[in-house]
Amino acid sequence: MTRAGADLALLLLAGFRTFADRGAEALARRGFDDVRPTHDFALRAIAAGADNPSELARRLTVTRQAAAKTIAVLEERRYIDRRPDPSDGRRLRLTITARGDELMRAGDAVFAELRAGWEAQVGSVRIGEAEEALRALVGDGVISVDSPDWSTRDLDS
Amino acid sequence: MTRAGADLALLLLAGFRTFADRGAEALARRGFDDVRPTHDFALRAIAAGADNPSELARRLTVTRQAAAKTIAVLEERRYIDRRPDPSDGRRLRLTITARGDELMRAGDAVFAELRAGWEAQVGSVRIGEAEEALRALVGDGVISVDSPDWSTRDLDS
DNA sequence: CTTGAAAGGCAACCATGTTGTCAATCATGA
DNA sequence: TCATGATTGACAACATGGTTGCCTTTCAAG
Repeated sequence: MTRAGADLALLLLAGFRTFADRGAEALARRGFDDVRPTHDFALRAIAAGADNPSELARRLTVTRQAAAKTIAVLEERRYIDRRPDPSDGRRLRLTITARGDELMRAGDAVFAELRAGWEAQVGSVRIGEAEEALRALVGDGVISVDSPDWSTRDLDS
Repeated sequence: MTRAGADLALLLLAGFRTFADRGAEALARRGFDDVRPTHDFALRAIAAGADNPSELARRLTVTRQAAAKTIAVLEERRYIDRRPDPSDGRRLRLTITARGDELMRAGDAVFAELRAGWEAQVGSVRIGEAEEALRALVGDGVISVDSPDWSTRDLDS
């Protein structure tokens, strides 16, 4: 079983994808068919206080430019607003629109459901343990899908 | 704890990334610093019998063109060879080079080590259970990092 | 043989990152 | 007070790794 390690990695990826895909589908059914994880991560980071492009870039560990592009999309799709910061002429102030809030709430609901479904399948204890093990593995590291081609880094699957 | 579901998804992603990143690093130390998961997935698919571009594309669930690009990289970096199929003038026959074999072996070793490290940390029983739970979640679905922007699909994190 | 399907390849495009550079604004210290 | 440096946001150009559409060659089957 020499591939056990690689299979495990793949399984984690598949698990994420399962969540992501099903979540996307459920959100699309609720009318949010124009968001991707990138956008959502950014939205939540903004909600969490990264209310200007530079700060957002730092939180997502991408360049300011990448953040700016994401922000442009988010604004265009009416999830956030963007306006000058009255107290600092250089800065833009990002705020979440009502639609943005709705998206986040819908996301919460959708993923809670997915988790509940999985718990029903294999037991909540087991999932709690898996979660614990994962936390031990990943440590405190920040998570970000945005990071440059993280999905294409070397992984001997 | 309304974010429990989304956090769980994120945790799976982070787990994969941890494996991928550490694996990449270890492989780079062993001299394989020019491979990414895409390439490796493809290499293994080829090893598993997808020995022509069209078949590879089907296995990876990408377009033939995307597969062709990956193949070009793999060939350029000497992980595979490419030559006409004597029995079918349309077809190219892909074969894995010695270097390709080495990469796969190194990958096996590296990931086995990573898994062992995690097991030492939280116990192999727990990991086995997590694996089982994940398999139940993902079902028999094929796994592929290559699939079109799967990482950017909607995921309310 | 014709005719359709499959293989491979090319060009153009899209999404999402990157780097480099720049102007405007702010903050600090001589 | 004001020069200097740091920070912010933006633009252009580029890299990766996908996509679609279209085309030619080769095969296979009536």
